[in-house]
Amino acid sequence: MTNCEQSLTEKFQYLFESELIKEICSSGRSKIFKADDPLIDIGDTISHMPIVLSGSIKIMTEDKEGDELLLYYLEFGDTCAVTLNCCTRKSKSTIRAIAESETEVLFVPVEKMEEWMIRYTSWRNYVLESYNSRLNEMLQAIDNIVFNSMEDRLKNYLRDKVLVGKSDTLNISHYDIARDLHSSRVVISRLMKKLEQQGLITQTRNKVNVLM
Amino acid sequence: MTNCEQSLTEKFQYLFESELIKEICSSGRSKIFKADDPLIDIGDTISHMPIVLSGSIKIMTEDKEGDELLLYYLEFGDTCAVTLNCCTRKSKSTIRAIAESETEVLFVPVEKMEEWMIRYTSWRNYVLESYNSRLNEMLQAIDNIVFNSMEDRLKNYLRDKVLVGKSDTLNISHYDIARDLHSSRVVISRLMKKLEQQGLITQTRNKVNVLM
DNA sequence: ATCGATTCGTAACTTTAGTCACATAGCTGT
DNA sequence: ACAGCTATGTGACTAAAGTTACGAATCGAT
Repeated sequence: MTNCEQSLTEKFQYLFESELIKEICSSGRSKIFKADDPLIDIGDTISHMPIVLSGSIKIMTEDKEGDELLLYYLEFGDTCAVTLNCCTRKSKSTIRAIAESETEVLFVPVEKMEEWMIRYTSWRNYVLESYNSRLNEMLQAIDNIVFNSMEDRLKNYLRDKVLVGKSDTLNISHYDIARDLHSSRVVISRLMKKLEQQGLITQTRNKVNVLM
Repeated sequence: MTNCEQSLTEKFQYLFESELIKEICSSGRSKIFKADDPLIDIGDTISHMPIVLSGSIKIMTEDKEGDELLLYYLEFGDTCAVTLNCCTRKSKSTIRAIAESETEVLFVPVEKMEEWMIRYTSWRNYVLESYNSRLNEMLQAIDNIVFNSMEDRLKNYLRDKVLVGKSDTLNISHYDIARDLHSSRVVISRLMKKLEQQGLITQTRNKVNVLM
């Protein structure tokens, strides 16, 4: 059993037929990205569908002025629905994908993806389920932005990052946070001080310890 | 040829096989909603997939306090992706759907939808394409909220509403607008006055004429 | 025509977030 | 140790949006 098959089996054994797992591995090419490596940029055309084998990826949007916003993370077993349809329609990416940590990604050619849609119910469900997850994550992102204050958004951001990074200690600067939340460094510094005083975090230069 | 078949043929003749169109019509039940009639509420479970035959539907999200936000509209030929997956997963709706104008909707049972996914490539593409449209609309909504001022959001809102309603005259109050944009009536009144002074709109009680 | 309800206009104020400016602190390489 | 860079802290200010309050306009029903 190859490495790829082991990874996929671990995640999908109750979901995919072993035959499908074999097919995915044999037709996909795996690639490793270091933290902060770009996977996909806005405007890119994509011919392969990515499946995350390890690590995590952050998905961002951007406006004309280059201002950014973090949308959501992809983790083990996830695939990017936006990308996914860019494949089938040969349209351009409307989002940017960046490795959050060291990340292994399996790239599957579009043709295969469509072939499996017909042959494997499990694959079809996986694709639909992925779309749905992404839609719900987008919806959560909207709710979070519209209904919450920057302070609450910051708290949610820190908590999310702890979950994705699997560590209470984040190696990150106030400036980085500001960019992900589309805010300014000063605002974040102010709020971070407040969280610190409330005992929800401790922080030193480039390091945040999340206690909530 | 039935009414339903005529509607669907008009929209999908180059997309769906006539056989598929017949199937859709024979297994779907059509229903007419008046303006402001609710189709789906948050928490509802759904067993049928809706396809808009005429009119338009607005899709909204809501937080725990009951504050709302307009996400996007569904028009002729569209289907609701969020709803769509609620069907297959038997999960609960995370959004609310309300008829924007008098609207005819065709409801197709989930089983059929899944059956067609296997048998018709055109149907599969339609479903994937729908997901993609909705994802992009969500993304646009996020960008609009995060990167634009309330004044710009208001302008975009009015323009969208003109497009969907196919009329430059909107029968709507400032309070209604405020709820769709998750703002307050006073803020909207202020901005509407400003747009009026800029010659972008004219307005009287419950009526807005969009000139931009 | 009058009453009541809804809608809209506006002033005054508060709150939140963003900006500017500058000081301080910590890290890195020499 | 020192210079230079990056990161953080903070005060003062501005801008945008939300809130409160109240008056005026409009409409519909009786």
